[in-house]
Amino acid sequence: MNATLSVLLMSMLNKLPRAFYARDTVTVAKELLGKYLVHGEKIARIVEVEAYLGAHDLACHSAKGVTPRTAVMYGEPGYAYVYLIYGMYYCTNVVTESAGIGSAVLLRALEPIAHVTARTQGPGLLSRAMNIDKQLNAHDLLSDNFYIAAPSVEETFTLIARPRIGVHYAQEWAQAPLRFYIQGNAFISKP
DNA sequence: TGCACGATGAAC
DNA sequence: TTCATCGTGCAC
Repeated sequence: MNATLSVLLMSMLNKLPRAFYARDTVTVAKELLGKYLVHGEKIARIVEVEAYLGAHDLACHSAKGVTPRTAVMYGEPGYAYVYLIYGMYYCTNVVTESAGIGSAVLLRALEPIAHVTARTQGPGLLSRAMNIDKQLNAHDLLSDNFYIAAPSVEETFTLIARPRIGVHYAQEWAQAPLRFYIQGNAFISKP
């Protein structure tokens, strides 16, 4: 993709306002599907997410209360929560609702749109492909170089809800259908 | 100060 | 099923 085309594509994106994130986490999670994640010149479509509801959700990091790590989740909506998992991958989340709740949406899979060549199926791979690491933790998603936007024309799709991945330790919360993805999309992390 | 354990991904 | 690899949270 050449530079002119990139500029044209970027001009067709409408950056999501703070109010988009300052709502019920499940609503935000579902509505993030089909939106475009932009970091520098890299652009990719969000096709799979998971909702983490806050302190009462045992699968959520914020269930441990306010710690140096979870402080971002307990802050204002529309900021990125990026953390290292298994010592080698970063996971990218967006903070939702209002300060004090501790809720966020984990990005689990993306469909490459522009300047993204590495694999994007799974939270660790997509973070690597989009050049997202701990430097971007607590970064404002209403900034100029790192944000989420709505395309001028959104494709329609069927939304699927399933239990979240890798949260077996969370007792009854492990079964809650809080993973959402676009049915039939080729970039979903797990069938 | 030490240690068990991941919101993963890849190899076997 | 096992392993790479390290920050976090909590026990001591």
